[in-house]
Amino acid sequence: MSAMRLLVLGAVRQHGRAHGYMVRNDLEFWGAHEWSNAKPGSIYHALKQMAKQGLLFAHDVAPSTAGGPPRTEYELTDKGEEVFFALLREALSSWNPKLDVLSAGVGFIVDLPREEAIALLRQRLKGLEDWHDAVTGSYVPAEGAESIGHIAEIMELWLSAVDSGTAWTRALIERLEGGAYVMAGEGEPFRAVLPEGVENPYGTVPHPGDAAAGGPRRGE
Amino acid sequence: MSAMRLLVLGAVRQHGRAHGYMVRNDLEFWGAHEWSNAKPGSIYHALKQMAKQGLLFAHDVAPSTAGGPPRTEYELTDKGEEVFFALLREALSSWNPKLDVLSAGVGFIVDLPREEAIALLRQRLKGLEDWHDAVTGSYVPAEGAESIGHIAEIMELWLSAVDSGTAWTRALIERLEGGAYVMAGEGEPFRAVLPEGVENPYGTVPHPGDAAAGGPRRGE
DNA sequence: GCGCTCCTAGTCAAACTTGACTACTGGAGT
DNA sequence: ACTCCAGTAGTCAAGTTTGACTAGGAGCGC
Repeated sequence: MSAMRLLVLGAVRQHGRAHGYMVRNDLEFWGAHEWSNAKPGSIYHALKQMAKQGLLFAHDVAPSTAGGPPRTEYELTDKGEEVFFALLREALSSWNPKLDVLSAGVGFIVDLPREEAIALLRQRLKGLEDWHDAVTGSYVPAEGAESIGHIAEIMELWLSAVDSGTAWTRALIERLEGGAYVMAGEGEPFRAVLPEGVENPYGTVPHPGDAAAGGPRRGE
Repeated sequence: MSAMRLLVLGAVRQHGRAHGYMVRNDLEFWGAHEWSNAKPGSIYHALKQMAKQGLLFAHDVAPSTAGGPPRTEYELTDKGEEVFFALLREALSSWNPKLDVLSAGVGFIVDLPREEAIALLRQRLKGLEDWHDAVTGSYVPAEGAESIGHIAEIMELWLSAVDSGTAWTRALIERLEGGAYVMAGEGEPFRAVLPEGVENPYGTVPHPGDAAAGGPRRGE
């Protein structure tokens, strides 16, 4: 699963009805363009594709009020709602260390009831621990560690990533158990959307090394 | 950058001359099909694409000795060699937390002289630390942490991933400084390829949760 | 009142990725 | 002798991602 569908479905869902540019702005507000492949082309493609598949209903709308080409507004269908929750549950419970998917899941975690969110994270925890044990218990080949040489460093890397994921997951479970955040069914939901007229704090966060040699090449 | 080009160039380079199926087997031996998108389609596509771009030279070869369709053998050109090292250096020095790219870089780290490998990892370390400082120093918006609510958990997630990456990088630098592994120019290089007739230990590692609900869906 | 730049909103071709499929061989079983 | 299976080697269509491009309106300096 790529994170795109979850991100786009969730963003449209927050507004009830939204056009592509709005989705794009929301995702940028969350910093999603930093940690996922949420670029214009991908967003518009996902919208069209999901409309074709019946997850979104497309309203053809008159030319925008603020310049630019006419825009299309989208709304989740029942099927879209279903798929959104299926993707969300998988993003949170899977022990797959793909951070973009997990991040997207966290972004919408408050759309689930508290108990369910905690249960999904526990499932994730279990998967991470099992994976860790399986790898530490079997990754040294019969011929001895020398037979894989520096390839063992790759295993170390993934083990450390999994351990860090485990710690983070435990901490989040604790915070949720401690009553943090307003979850589904607990009153006025928190909507992480950019209020009108306020500047996006994440659009302007400095990114050290961005243009430097050896810096990250996001989107490559 | 996706990891594919680096992986494929490196795999072909290890053999001097290799056909697609051999590359595919090598990558599977390293477990690359687990932590990257090294699937048959992608591998053959990368080979053809890089041949078209002059990074690889394609020898059209007679039907294989062991059944199956005729195969094409590839060999790095000078330009391919150049690109390989450029990709390798970037994979190791970039602080971009994409683990597949980094893993690929580690897989070929012994193709660099020891001093250079250490220098690249130090560069990576610097990037990770700068990013960490920039984010902790500026991610709380002016309106207070409540204004972003649970979105802050995403930042926590990335910070913890970066911290874990920092620790792993430090440890690897230390091991290299301590003389671990045979690096370029230090004698008989270690070639991580599957010897004839030996069974692949990684092809058969058990993957807990693979088919279970909430398990990872590799390749999605 | 003209050119300039920024913002809005989106399109497009080229490249990449995915999963399923083809086709051929050698050997095991019967 | 015949069928079935595993291994070899690769192709292909459909879907996704990328980065560059289009195009209209608003505000602003001069």
